[in-house]
Amino acid sequence: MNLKKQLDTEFERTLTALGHTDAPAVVKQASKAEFGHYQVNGIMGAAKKARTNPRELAEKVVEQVQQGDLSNILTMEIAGPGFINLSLNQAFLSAELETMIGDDRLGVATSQPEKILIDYSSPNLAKEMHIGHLRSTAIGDAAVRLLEFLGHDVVRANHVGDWGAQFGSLLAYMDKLDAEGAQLATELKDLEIFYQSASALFKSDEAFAATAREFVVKLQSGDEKCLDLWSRFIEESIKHCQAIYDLLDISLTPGDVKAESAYNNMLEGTLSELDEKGLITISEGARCVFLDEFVGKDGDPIPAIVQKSDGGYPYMATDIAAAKYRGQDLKVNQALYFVDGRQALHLNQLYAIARKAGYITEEQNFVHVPFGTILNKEGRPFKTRDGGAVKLADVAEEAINRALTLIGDKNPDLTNDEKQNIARIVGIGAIKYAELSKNRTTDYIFDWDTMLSFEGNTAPYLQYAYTRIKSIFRRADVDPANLKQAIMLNQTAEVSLALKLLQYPETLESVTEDYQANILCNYLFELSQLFMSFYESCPVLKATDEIRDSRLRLCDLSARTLRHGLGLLGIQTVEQM
RNA sequence: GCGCCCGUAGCUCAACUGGAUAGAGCAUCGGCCUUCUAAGCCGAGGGUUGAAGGUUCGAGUCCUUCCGGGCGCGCCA
Repeated sequence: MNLKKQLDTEFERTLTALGHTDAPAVVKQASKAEFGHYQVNGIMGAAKKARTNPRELAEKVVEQVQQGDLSNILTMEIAGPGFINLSLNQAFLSAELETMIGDDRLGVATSQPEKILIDYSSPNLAKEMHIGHLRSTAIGDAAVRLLEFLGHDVVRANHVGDWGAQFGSLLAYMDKLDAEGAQLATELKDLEIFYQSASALFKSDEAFAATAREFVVKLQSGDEKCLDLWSRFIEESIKHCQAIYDLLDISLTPGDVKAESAYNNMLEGTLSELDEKGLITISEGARCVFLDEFVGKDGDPIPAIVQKSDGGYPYMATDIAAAKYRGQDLKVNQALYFVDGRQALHLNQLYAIARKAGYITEEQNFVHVPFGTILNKEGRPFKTRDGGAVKLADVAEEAINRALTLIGDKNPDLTNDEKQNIARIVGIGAIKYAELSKNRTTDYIFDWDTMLSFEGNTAPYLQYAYTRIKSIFRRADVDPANLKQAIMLNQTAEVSLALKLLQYPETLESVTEDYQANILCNYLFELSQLFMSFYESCPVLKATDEIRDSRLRLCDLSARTLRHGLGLLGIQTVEQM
């Protein structure tokens, strides 16, 4: 049950009935506790349109609503220039909680199912995954989990970079090591070092550089030995990525990888089709697509190069082929690209070309979901070349170690296995939450200590709230399913907690509008804060039977909601910490 | 030069897309562990929302100009 939507619908209907068509009711959660639970903001706008007095209109609306179904669950109060403040009464809240408790989906309805492809993570296999990959990976995975929960058919698309000039030196280096009798499997253990060694050799050794360039040509022309080396490298690199995904609880599997090279055999055919449709122009020896929407200064058209003058295919060609595959073969309803905001022009060109070519229909929604660039503490861009890269694996390891130390202090009685498991879940939760909770499209600053913090608005805070509840149930030794006591909301802490719990469905709906995971993070943090206040001010086990059971049920629903919400974020909970 | 994104407390970020006195966390200061886990709770200080205009009942949010930052603009991905 989506409370906000229900109220909004009712007030919108009332406005319409009073002759105010096309006037949104704009029901929102109250901005302050003193205003009640919800507020209607749309009266002023409607009055303005109709040139009437807003407070008089508010009175009419209130009068009308009082005659309807909501009158016995709602207290209304007109305030300020024409707000209507709404408070839900406790019997209603308590009944709604009952419904929510009885629902495995916690009151969240399923959506009209669509086939939605999510392009995310998509690391370049020539490098080890670094901190910069966390955004796309964590946010994309949260979107995947949310959309699947809502009932959609989600296609995870890990569009890894496994092709192109950068592999020349890697293959040449592999070949060199192989010739020298080194164990390639061992050498590939640390990909970052491997890449750096190859890159260093490329810069310092002319002969090696020449060989590397030859390897690029050989690779593209399908040289067998070269392809063999290449596939060994790719296989190893994907294994590294998968290990990171598993460690981070990312739901991607090897089966979700569809690499750039998978589109190689589509490239020429796709470009021919573009040519047949008159979209291709040869400019300075390169095949380009010029579109009217993309012009620079003085109306100069900005090209999208789909084939370089040397015959090579840039990633635009691959991306067009992939868009065609996604649009025509997979027939997706939506494709969401969780990609760095700097690629905005590229992706907009891509979508425009794919539409012009008929690869994407009007009904198919291809969207760039952008995010900002990582900056260092000085606000300068994070450079990956000059040793500034922070490996994702290192961040994870550090987080787990810090969590382990802390658990040793706080809870020394746990077994080693328990500590290890908890440390992983808490540590990983902390770094994922750090990304997810500031899901802005702006650039953001990577700070090791902020990311690894376990205090305040962090995943461990939410996980801790969960363990406190679990601890109560261990002591009470009751099965929440057996509790039948109607929920009583006598303390303000109980009412606030109850209302927040009931707002879970509308929170998920607003996350879906723009895939902003931070909205869910904020909700879960506020829920935890309200629970913590409740925990401090409303004793559970010491209360008399009725109140005790009522509070136990509030506790249980809080735990379920926290666990569920964290689950959608890809963050696990633990029983103790 | 053209285009996109952005500027909110000392720091990191919110503000549900035009609503009421701009909120959290960290840091600082003061309280709270013989009572369900103190990774916690309660309280205090901290703001000309980069600047100036404009639109209107009402602007952090919309429009204009300026200042400052990041990024993108023909053969890297």
